[in-house]
Amino acid sequence: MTADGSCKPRARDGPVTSAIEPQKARRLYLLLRDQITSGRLPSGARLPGEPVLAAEHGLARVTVRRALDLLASEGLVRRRPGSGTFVQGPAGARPVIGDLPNLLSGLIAMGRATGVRLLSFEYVAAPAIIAEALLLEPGERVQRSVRVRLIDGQPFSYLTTHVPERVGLSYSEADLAATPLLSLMERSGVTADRATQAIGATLAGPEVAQALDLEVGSALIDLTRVVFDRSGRGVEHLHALYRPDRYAFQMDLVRTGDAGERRWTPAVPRPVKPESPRRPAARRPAP
Amino acid sequence: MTADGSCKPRARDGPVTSAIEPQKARRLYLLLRDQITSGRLPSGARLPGEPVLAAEHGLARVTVRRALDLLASEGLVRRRPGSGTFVQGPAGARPVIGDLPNLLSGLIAMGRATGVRLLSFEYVAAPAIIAEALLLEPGERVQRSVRVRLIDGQPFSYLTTHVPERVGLSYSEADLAATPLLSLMERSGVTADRATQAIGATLAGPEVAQALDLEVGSALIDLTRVVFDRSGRGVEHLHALYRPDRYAFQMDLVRTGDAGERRWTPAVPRPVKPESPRRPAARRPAP
DNA sequence: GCAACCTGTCTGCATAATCGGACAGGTGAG
DNA sequence: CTCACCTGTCCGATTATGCAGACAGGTTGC
Repeated sequence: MTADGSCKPRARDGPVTSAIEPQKARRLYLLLRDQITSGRLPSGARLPGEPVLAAEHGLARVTVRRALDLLASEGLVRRRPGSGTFVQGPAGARPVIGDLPNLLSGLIAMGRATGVRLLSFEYVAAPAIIAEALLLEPGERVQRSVRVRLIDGQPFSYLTTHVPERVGLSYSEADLAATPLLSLMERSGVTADRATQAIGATLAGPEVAQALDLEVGSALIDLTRVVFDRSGRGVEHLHALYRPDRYAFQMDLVRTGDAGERRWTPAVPRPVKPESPRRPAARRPAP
Repeated sequence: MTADGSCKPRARDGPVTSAIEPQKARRLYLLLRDQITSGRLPSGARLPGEPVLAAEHGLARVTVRRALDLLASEGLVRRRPGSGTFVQGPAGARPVIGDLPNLLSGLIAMGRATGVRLLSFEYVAAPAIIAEALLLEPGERVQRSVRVRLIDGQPFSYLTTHVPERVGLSYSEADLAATPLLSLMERSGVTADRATQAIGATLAGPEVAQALDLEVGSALIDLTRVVFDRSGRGVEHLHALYRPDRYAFQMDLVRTGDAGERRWTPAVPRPVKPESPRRPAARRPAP
């Protein structure tokens, strides 16, 4: 049928732009999961009944159930028929605390078992962004490596590093799989002197999601760090993605300056001392 | 006809746990958007033709189109019939740079127009997490406010603050809508002395998404800061969510210490000087 | 001008997600 | 015990999403 042409009048001017909403079940699932892993829904809490959740979010109960089912299958929630659904808590999994490139030594000092998986290792022409950040000639060759860092056997960060060829040639693929990059560079005479880093957030794409053992679309901390040597030449470009449930940036700040012009300055990062395993998101400052 | 009962045998034992994949169109959209905003697909680049993308990702061309349509409607991409689809670049929208609670003064110094929308203001019994962080008695009353911060008229952060009643009473709702919280507290004799903050990442829930003018499920920077006064009493609990495309945490690090035990320490944050408007993600360190 | 390649648009069709409602059975408080 | 409330489960109807293929028309390079 589809008569002549006037069928389906549709919005003519507006580009429709239907925005592609994520499925409702998934949406609720991610939302709840996030509230649980972030501690907003504390362990042991009983969350609203399915009919209530359905009403609040404008969903059918079946849909709410799908979200809860997923949470339950991951152990984040426990359902007791007739009683309710209770937060099981990520519990023993408060994020590891890191702040600066000192992180690794800190972790090792704490006696945590860290590991690295080297996913790729190659020399390529520097992509435009990398070249610009490291102050290289466009097209200059760089060593590109992708690693996944593990703690206690679980992946928590996905690292992509670019290093100028001259620096990268001083160590081997095997070295990289075993030793922190900065140590390797130091060992071969390159001295890291200054660095710039920016922290943001992104969503997990397929590769990263698989490597970090999570779902596409999960939230990730996004860190870009550029390291320079004494003479101002770029020696490392790091792009790191962290699972926020296993890693967080933590820093203490102190108010300094005289009455008129006071400002916050970062407290000298204290050597990370082994502390009680589970910790609330915010800690007390050093007394 | 859904015969008798043997139709659709389904997995009987396994709890199915079908994982609820996000729709493919959205998935591709997120992927591409991320590559664009992160600079991996540089502005001006021509991305693969629709048939190619479809093949690579195992999708129908129509599906690929939906993803590209969305990108186009957001101005991230420009489509030229017969020629191809080109990255338009987030271009004029590199994130504002912030690092510490000094941010605001920095922004003002840069002459950017900032604004605040006060979404809610009330006194409530302190939620467990807040009480614990601020070292309050459980159930003590706190002032809870939700604000959205704007820059150049566009929302970039969603702030939820909890302040002990005794502190909060020293200023009014109107004050809060006009003046930074720390200034208010300072003005009434409370001196912020130390703070602890942790940075992570989360997904945007419905309320936040609406307030920040983005889609549910977008990635957000998640900052929790607890401020203490001189005597160690908690005076403010801040939970901030930032749009990563409009805001990023940026810091410079310097290698200090003698040969044996070197570590990274944050460089004193330089007064933010007005710089050329658009900036690559990583900056050169101070010479 | 021609061929190759691209986006724009349409049409049906298959499948998965969601909805609304109904019923069974467990739990907990009065 | 009884009632209110909760989860577990099933159903049919509706809608969104994705698929395959085809055609129109602009762009580019030879």
